[in-house]
Amino acid sequence: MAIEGAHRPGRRAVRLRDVADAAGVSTATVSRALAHPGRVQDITRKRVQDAARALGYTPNEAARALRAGASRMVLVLIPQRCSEMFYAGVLAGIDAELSAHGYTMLMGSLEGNAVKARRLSDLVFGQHFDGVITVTAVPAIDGRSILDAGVPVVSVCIEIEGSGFPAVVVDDEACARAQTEHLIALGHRRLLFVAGVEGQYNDVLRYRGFRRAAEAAGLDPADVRRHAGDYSLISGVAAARSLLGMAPRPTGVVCCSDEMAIGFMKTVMGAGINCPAEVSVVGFDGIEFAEFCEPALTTIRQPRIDMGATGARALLAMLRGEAGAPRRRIVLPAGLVIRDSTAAAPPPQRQSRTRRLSLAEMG
Amino acid sequence: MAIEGAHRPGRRAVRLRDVADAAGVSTATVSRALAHPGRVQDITRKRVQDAARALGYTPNEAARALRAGASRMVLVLIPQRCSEMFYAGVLAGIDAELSAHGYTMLMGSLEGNAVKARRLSDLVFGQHFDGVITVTAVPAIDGRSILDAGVPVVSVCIEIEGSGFPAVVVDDEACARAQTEHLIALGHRRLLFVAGVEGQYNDVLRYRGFRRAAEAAGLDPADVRRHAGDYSLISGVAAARSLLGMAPRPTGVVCCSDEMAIGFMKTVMGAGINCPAEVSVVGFDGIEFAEFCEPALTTIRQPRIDMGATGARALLAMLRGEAGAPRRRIVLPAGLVIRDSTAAAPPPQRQSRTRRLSLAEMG
DNA sequence: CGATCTTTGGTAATCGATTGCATCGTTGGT
DNA sequence: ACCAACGATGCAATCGATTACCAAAGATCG
Repeated sequence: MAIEGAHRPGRRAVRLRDVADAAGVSTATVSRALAHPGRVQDITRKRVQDAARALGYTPNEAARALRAGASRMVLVLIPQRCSEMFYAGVLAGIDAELSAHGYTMLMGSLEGNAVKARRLSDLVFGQHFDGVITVTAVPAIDGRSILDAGVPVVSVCIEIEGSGFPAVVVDDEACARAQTEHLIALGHRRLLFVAGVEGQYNDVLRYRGFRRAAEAAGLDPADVRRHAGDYSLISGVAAARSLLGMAPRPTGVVCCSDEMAIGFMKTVMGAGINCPAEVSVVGFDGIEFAEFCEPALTTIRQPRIDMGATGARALLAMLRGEAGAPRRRIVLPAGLVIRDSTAAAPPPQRQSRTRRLSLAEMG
Repeated sequence: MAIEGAHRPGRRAVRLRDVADAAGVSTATVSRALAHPGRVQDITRKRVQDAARALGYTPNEAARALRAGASRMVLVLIPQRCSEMFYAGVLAGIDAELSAHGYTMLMGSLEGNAVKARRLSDLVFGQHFDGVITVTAVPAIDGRSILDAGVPVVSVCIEIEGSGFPAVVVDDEACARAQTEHLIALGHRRLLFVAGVEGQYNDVLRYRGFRRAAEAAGLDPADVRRHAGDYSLISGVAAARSLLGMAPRPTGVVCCSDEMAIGFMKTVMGAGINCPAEVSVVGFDGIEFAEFCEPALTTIRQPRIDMGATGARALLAMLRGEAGAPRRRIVLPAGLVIRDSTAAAPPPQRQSRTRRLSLAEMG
């Protein structure tokens, strides 16, 4: 009623009944002719198909989902700032795999405002989706978590501790170690870690990798700093401002996202500090822009499409009710891509002179 | 608890019937107690609510949508490369407005592969969504267009000619004119237009604005070129390669997206040509990265959030069946943001010397 | 105290597609 | 010629929530 009134008053959607009447058969026959072509006579099938086409019939999805007890739709939870373009590849991987198996991917975000999060949560609890793939943290809404909706869930790029659902990730600790060791190999001895969202499991693992690499190289703990971030460009800017105030200043910077690294570099260079001559910066993710910023960013390239596709496959296995619990954790390989934002550490004396100069500029 | 909530094939969802039994009332009473609290006695309502909470009841969405003839869900059609981070703001605007009115925004893409496009199209024709907002072109699927699904549609950032549905846009022609006039004012007399998707209405309008500004300034038609693009970083790279081969080389470049402009600048600078000293570049969109590339990009800033919100409001008006057809075209203001990628045109002699030099380098 | 109104809640129809079972007609076997 | 078996199709139940309609109980008034 709402629909008709709203858009085209008077025009009613074509129902199975209408096709049946037009073809002179029962609704059962129409349904079978369209869904199981082998179960009706050739001539009847043709008649039905013609009628359906002539009337422009498409089965009502709500009725279908109700009857079938399944919607063939999968919800992908994304962060609101889907600008974090890191996800584009992941989503493409998920989408390709799901649609190859008859499922439709729809995306939504729990972030932004409470009412909307509530609605989306109700959709999941209301069995509107056959499964959920999340690429962000999943907060509890109104005291209950989507994880408990009785619907299969897979997390990609992120790990939800204790959820019991499979996760598709890279070895975050090893990646952070690789970032750090790369800087150490270039001679850097004062390091700054620009963190992701505090407390998230990825962040914990990466920071651990960073610390371990620093310890293994015997760096002075006082020269190994950490700055809180949130993956965004703007938090990279904030991290850079904080670096400018440090003395002695770190020369190697490990970032938890490319966006932060890019925001960091631009800010630092705007303050007259050259990258990579005076500060080396390593990113994380491998987004397209990492090749197009100045200097081109050394980073960890995550297998984004593959992560998405693998996550989708895990979900499909659960949807098929496949025997045996899916693996709890699937780790895919990631690699360091060396570009122009990292170089040999400046010699100690030159570094300290530079620092004094720029402090003078700022004062 | 999380484990118990985890996907269990044997577990059946809680139905209205179950709550009714637990509370010792009929299903009608439960439905009323939850949806119209004023229609049942306080004591009954409390009993029902307690039972519902205890059992963890959430209404089945398919049943609800079937009965109500509406789903309170809106589909937003996005390009597959949602990495085109331009859209993040638009989507946020749409989402905020829709959820403030009880609707849920779900995103999907028709691009990628045919099967999936078909499925999504069937969802729309199957009345699964109460409305559609598109921020991309809407191709016909299997010979029929979503525009004909009998569901209200609004397009944002793009115009679908002859669809009869409202569109929320900026004045593309005027924006392109502003980009071009800015370059001309800086003394540029040889221009290159890096186009968006060929044939799309936006592209037609912008190209027209570019041409008109060039003509009005009396530029030699031979010095006004066009290069086909598709808004992506990589097509900016291609445009730059093409510029490198032109003689005499254009000194002012008008791009239809920031991504193309950024890909363009990086490539040109990699070939030893300085921006803005030798080539000035203007982008379009105003994405965050435009401030963080090198040099910071002069661009047209579109009111992204506002465009999304306005589009959502137009759709909501249609959904409410508001009297009077919604406006066909809503134009929002956009403005030129001048940063560091544009500067005065190089003097003719210097330019030609530079050109010879770099041609020599390349040979 | 009976009549009428109001409150409350139950009964059953409804939304549209799917499918188990029943029915009807046909064919083939003996 | 008769019965079994089969193929094609229709009938009606079903999925779960909502709500029009109705019945019963209580409230109010003359």
